[in-house]
Amino acid sequence: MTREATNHLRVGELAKRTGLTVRALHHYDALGILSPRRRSAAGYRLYGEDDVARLLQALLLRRLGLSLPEVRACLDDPRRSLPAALRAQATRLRQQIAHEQRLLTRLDSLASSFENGRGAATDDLLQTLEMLTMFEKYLDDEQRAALAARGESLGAEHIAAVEAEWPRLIAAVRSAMERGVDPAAPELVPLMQRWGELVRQFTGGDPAIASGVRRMYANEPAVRQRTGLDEGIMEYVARAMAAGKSTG
Amino acid sequence: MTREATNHLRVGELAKRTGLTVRALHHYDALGILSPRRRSAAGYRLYGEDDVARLLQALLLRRLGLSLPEVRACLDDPRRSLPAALRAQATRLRQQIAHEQRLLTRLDSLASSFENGRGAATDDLLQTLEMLTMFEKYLDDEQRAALAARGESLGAEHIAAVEAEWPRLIAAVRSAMERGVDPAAPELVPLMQRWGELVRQFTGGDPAIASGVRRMYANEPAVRQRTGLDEGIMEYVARAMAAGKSTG
DNA sequence: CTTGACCCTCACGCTACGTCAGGCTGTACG
DNA sequence: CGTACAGCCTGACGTAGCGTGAGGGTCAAG
Repeated sequence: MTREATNHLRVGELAKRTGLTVRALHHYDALGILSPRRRSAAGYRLYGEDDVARLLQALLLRRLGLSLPEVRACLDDPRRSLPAALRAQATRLRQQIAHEQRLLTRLDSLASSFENGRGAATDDLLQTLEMLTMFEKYLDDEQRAALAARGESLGAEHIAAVEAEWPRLIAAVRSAMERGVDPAAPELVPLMQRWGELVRQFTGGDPAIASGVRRMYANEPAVRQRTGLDEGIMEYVARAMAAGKSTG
Repeated sequence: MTREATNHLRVGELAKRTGLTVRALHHYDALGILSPRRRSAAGYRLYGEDDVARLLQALLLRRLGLSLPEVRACLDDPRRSLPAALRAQATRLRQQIAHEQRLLTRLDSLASSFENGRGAATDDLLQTLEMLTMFEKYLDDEQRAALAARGESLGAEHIAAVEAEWPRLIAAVRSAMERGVDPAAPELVPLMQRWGELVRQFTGGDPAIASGVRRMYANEPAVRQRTGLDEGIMEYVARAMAAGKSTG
């Protein structure tokens, strides 16, 4: 018959009853959250009833999302720390939820754009993702929805064909520019017609979308680099278009 | 004039342009997320244009909340990892938001109960918090709201008086029980009347609340211990009540 | 006296870097 | 040519909340 067994619990026992691990209790001890009142002669932790009560309160606070130092402060001086800690936790949670909410909407919108054909058409998924993120920056929800709808109505293979045509078209224009061809030269007319057609097909004739895309090209060197559209070509095309219009 | 400067960036430069720290870039290098193609003779990291492009993609993925190993997997093999990673991240976010949402409602409801007088009345804020959490478990929102409303209508000092009276009442009953007084004895009648009155005052006469509280006392030893109401007393009171009713 | 279950105290591992420490490198200035 | 200073390198420890051993006592039962 041991003399000190009566109503004291050893760590394993307490762990089982609270669903914690022995290690966690050790940790709480180290942090001063719950240091058992007594130790056995051999150094075993012996938890009394008040220790158990304190632990239950600690678990309650932890379930509310407080950090262990906060839990400790609340246990040691509830009147001073508890209300502040709860308020702080509430505002933290509100901010984090708001942030994660925004993230989630982004993810969902990206995922749906991804599945709606535009993603499947492009070879490099990451480039597609980058483009989608750019679109998020320069176009609003409605405009992106319109783009997605047009993409779906055109069909995946049509999009693939257009995406394959762009580099050839750009290369042809670049070649003309580098050969010193006058932007107003008649040989550029069919190229510019096709160019305008592709742009109209992409934007659906929406001037807001067209302007957003132009701003994107103006502000994002990465996009220009990826498509091979540098400022020289942009200006050359602009002049050729103007010439075509004024003579057309 | 150094020969290798042209379009390669050193870490500090790249850090400035991306808003990252040098340490972060070192870290990405160590994790294989971005190891610069080249090193200078002295071992300096030299980042080329494709390195920069990869870094931008990595930052995009990280802003979406992916872990660095996930980012690496997506960069290394987008077709296989990217869709899965995005889906996983979306579900993770959804779960976490749901969890935090629940936590926040709990915190808010606790805070409001706290301010509505019941908290200010009790000395030990943590015990109050524990009781409130218990109530969450055994009473629904509506019932707790009813409790809070009654608390407000009664006023803080009335509540304080009642909370001071309970231990005395319990002590008196316990004393009678320990003296072996018959539960049906007339000396218990005024005690039981007062007991019933306090209970009615607390529950507002709502039988659902009364039953919830009874279940709480039945299932939560911690609550019984705190109030000094063990099962013996509960049964003694029940019998005294029954005797009082049948003879009254 | 041994076995097995329990306990003890280090101490390293995890995320995504921050923050030194100690030591080269590159360049500008005197 | 020496030196000062900015910039780079590679470790290595710290963060929150424990998990997961390692190595070694303790206790009741056989």
